[in-house]
Amino acid sequence: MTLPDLGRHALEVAPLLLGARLVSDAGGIRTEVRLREVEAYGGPEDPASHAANGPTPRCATMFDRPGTLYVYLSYGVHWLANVVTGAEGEGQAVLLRGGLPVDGVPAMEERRGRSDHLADGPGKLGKALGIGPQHNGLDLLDPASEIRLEPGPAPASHRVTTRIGLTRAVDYPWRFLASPAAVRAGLVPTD
DNA sequence: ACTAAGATTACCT
DNA sequence: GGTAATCTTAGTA
Repeated sequence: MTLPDLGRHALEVAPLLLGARLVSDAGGIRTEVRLREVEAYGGPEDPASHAANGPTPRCATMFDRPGTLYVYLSYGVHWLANVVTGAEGEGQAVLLRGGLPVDGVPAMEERRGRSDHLADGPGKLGKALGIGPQHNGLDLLDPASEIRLEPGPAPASHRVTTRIGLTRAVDYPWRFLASPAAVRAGLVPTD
């Protein structure tokens, strides 16, 4: 039960991140989800990626080293979290689209202003964990970081679909989704 | 300089 | 099912 090698291509890393734990100490409060929905975004070769036209002020972080947190504002409203993958300079990332709340639920309810649908969407996940622009560029693998990625058991199964909300490269099957039950169950040890 | 579109969500009818 | 909220980017002038 270790994290995948984030230096590999986003498409290869994305499904392996399912079940991993995303931990936040934002505001001095610990909150944690286990990832259950992610999408891979490539570098300049992926027409739907922010990196499609090379580094811009917004997506420059995508070209940083693997394991870096890329945070951006979606639709002028929501802060979305991504894990940079691939070699430094390749501009790939995995969008964290949803998680199963496993710790700090009261804080997540407070931030979300409701007690259901706490982190079942990219904007909701960011808000539940208190992720904002101040976290862009931090190292998700550094135990001292306020936002961290930690190993977790892989889901028993997951589905693969096309990515959500795009108008370009709409046919790429680069979205990976596990049911809450599959995440909870985890991989059955196979001695 | 202006405009349209976008890796979304919540609330309305 | 429709739409407002609201910032960045890319395309057009």
